[in-house]
Amino acid sequence: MTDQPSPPRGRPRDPKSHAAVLDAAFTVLEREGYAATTIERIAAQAGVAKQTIYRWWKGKAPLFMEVLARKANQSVQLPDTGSFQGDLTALLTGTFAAVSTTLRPLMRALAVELLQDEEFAGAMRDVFVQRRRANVRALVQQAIGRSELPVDTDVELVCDLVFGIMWYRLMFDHAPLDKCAARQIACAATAAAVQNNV
Amino acid sequence: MTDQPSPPRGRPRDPKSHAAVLDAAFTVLEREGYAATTIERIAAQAGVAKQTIYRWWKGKAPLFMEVLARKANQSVQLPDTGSFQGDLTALLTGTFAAVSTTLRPLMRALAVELLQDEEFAGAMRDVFVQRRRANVRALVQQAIGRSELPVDTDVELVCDLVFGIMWYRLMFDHAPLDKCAARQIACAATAAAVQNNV
Amino acid sequence: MTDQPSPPRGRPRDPKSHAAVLDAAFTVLEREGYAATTIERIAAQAGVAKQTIYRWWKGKAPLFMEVLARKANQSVQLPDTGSFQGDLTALLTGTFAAVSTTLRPLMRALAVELLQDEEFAGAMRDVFVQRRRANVRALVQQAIGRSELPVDTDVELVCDLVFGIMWYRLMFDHAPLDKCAARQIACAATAAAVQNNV
Amino acid sequence: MTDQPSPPRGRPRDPKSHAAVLDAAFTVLEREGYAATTIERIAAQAGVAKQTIYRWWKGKAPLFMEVLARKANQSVQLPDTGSFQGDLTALLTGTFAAVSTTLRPLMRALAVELLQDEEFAGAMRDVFVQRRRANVRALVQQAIGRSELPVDTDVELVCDLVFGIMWYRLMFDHAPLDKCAARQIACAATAAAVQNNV
DNA sequence: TTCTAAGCGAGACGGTACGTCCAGTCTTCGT
DNA sequence: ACGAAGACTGGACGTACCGTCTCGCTTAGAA
Repeated sequence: MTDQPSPPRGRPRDPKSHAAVLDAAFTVLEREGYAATTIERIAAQAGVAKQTIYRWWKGKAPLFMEVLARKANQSVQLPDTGSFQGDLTALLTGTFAAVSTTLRPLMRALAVELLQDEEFAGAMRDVFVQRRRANVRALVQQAIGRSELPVDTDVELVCDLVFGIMWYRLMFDHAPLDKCAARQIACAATAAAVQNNV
Repeated sequence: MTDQPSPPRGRPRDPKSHAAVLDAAFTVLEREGYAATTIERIAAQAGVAKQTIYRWWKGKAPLFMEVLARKANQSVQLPDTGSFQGDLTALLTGTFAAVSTTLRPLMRALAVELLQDEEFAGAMRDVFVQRRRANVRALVQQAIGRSELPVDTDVELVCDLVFGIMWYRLMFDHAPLDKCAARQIACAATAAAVQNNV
Repeated sequence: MTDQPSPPRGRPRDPKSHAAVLDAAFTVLEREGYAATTIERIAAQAGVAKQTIYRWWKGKAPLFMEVLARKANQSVQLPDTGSFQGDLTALLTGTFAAVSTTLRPLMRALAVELLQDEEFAGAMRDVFVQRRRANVRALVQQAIGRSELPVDTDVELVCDLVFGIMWYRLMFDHAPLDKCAARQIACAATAAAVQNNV
Repeated sequence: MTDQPSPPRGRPRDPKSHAAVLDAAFTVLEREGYAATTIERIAAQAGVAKQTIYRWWKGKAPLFMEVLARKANQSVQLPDTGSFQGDLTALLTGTFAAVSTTLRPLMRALAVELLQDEEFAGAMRDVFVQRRRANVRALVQQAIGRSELPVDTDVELVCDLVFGIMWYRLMFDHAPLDKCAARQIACAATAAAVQNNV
């Protein structure tokens, strides 16, 4: 029994408007900051009616979630340098490069939303956070396979360690997220993973 | 020559209003969530005119900063268990207890603000963040004194590791900040600190 | 080439809101007096958002100007009793009847505004004042046509005399604007018009 | 037995403040218009506390009433040119000179108040309006004494005619209040007074 | 072709909160 | 007791967005 999602009747969604809204959202966010990023401004910037935004997104949060998806969809191919620390350094270098430039305003914006809306926090967690954590988990499994890390390594703690620092620096801006940071954090994570006699 | 800050003229600030606003801010935040916490509602709850709030605070951000100061001013006395890991576990246990209960809504609220306002982010960093980091720094110094940790331990990284995870869990709520978490994080931090051959 | 005032786009103005605001303005004015007649109260009384008032009127002054236009739009048909004094008495009797009852609060309200705003005073002068003066001017021309008044009668002075007294009594309330007043003023105006050897 | 109005105790009223307020009121009124003439601005301009104004006056209305009293207190000495029309022309010339220059903003300001407050309207009527009308009444009596006008001349109507036009022109500014106007109005008033066969 | 359904730009609508201003009152210190 | 300073409650201001609701006009597949 196929689940027919009803035959598409009426005028189909205009892909130009769709794209224009996503672009406008990002543009306004970058130019004016999130506090000034209202639906009205996005609509104006996109040359689109407000209703067209509300028709397709419930609010700013899901809209920016899609913007982030657009910008961050390039599937990361996992590195394999031979050592866990090397792999992690490579992964984080790439991640941090994106996160500290293009994605930075987006992630901060989404953080604002998820801090105020439990439901949206759940959605974000299930989509973006898990995706990134999965990469690290994979590296850990790889290292366990190589017997580089103990089988009972606390994977979640390693993930928390890595992404905790990342978000912390994204929020407070007190230290950079550059290549050097990637190396240091990978080192710390490795040490923590190895010595995981909880 | 003492710096006389001008003799106090006019009617002095009413301490009752002052306290009522701080209490009301916290009450409304807890009861209705930060999204619904408007200046108007706080004023109504406090039985105070809006102007009285605007006279003393520039907006919600500085107001809640003072609320947090009130709630978090109890000076933590540093533990001395004999080992760095023990000390850190003790410190974090106390910190997490506060942060995951009373302070939780406050810290999330302030995060919302600092993510949208660079200037306020700076203020928060200089006051609260530094205060908490100072505690950890002190423990690290203690441990270095005991030759438990190398003299060139990367103190800042240790701090980032600890508070990164704390904020990360505060934001996404994907794991608790309980006694067990304190122990695990202390363990990871110790491992990272010892093995700090950057 | 007709002057196309642009095709109407977007949702058209809601005539119900329009009427509700005008009615509410009048109601509140009558019930609470002009000092208490705020835009907010009018909006509340009309069951309308404040913005809907500000969208269509610049402030209380133009709003009440339209209210007055509504109430006073019945075109007066000029009397023709055979004598100037009779005509004027008839005209003033009708005018005073309206002005001392329904229109009274409106005219006082508009006076408040025009006394504080030169620009609005100009608008009022060009619309309402001129309309009323035109009636008297027409009567004077009629009388000149009948050789009842000299050709060089100072029409403007006659208008000033008549409406001067009307406004003066509207302001200070020291004497009525009834049928008797109409007769007396018509008599005085006639005497002044005849004897106009400046 | 002297009527001691209670022995003056405490610090007596500061005449400098008193004068400063009156001056400031007039200054602000002239410089910024009545709409912008708030008690706060007057107090600031006078270098006086708001309370000092509220202690001595109930509001703007009575305050400006006193300002007007200051400016208009020069007792007019009634002219006696031999004819009613001449006398009236002389009186009005002087009155109009003051009313169309210095007193203009004050009278418009007071008109705003009395239009919104019946009680204050009464006060104004009993003081200023009556004072001015008394002058005209005296001229009429003089003329009756000279048998220039009938004994049953409608004095009140003559007053209304004269001051009606004056206020009307003050409000709408459609015609000047100059010497010429005085002459014309005196002429019209005389004609109306003579022909007063009501 | 005509009909029907939905998308779309435009913009009015009822609301809510903003941050400011002023009204009047109250409280403190100094004269 | 008066006066200057200025904090206080209260309430209206005019503006900005929210999210919803008509409008007239496409733009498609179905009849």
